[in-house]
Amino acid sequence: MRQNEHHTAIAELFEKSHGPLSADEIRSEIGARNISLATIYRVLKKATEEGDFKEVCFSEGPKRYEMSHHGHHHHFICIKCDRAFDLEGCPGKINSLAPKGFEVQEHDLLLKGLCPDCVA
Amino acid sequence: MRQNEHHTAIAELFEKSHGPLSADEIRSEIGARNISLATIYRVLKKATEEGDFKEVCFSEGPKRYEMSHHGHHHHFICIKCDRAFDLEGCPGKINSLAPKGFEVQEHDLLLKGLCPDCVA
DNA sequence: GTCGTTGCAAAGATTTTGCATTACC
DNA sequence: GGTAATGCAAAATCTTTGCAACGAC
Repeated sequence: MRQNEHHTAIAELFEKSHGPLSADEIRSEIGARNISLATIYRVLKKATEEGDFKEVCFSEGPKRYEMSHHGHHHHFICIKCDRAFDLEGCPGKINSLAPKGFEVQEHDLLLKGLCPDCVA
Repeated sequence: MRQNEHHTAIAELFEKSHGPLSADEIRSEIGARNISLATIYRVLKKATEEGDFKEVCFSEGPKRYEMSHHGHHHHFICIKCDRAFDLEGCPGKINSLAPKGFEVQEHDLLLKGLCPDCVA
């Protein structure tokens, strides 16, 4: 499979996903025998540099990736099952929290708690 | 030095700091010859479990730690010098971003950009 | 045949852990 | 002396990279 096809396959995973995925989750979904982690990281890195994918990092565990064209949004991570979910919306005025002298370029917001499956 | 004293020394570093510090930054401040990284991690882990310190993670680089009793606040990370800074305040209503079914327990907010030193 | 792509294995970076040694009381 | 703490080095986890082999065109 060529890089383009990996890129496409991963993008399709993202479209179906409730939230960002880690390299290992991607490997599981694609099928461990069909692709190596090294290749996944290479595709992710390239696509991230090109602006197609976006890196998301949470306190625990590995980095996750998602499509970058999904508009501004934030994430929820379940402290029990460790899955990440997309959230919609964003309270404005966040960037104004920085004192004078700081030049804010972007912000990340992460909610933590229990997802519906784990609350039950 | 006993664990209590390491704990105290690290707490004093945090008090003087503009923001959370990584294990390596702590080691540099304390003096590399006076403590090993393993010990720092052990002290940090213990204090975090006991609720005295708090772990903060950013997309890039290692985890940082800070005092947990400093009240609710968020962070700014400089994309150039990679230092982390404390911010005051918090736009309310953040937890309401989660859809029904999610049980939010906490949230993190991170601003990224250039710190005053790097803007100049 | 050439050039990009891949897998494997090794290397890196960060954090944790096993174990023998040292320090405290 | 006994218990707790330490340093070192090895292991663990996640990610990147070197290199030789492979595939596409």
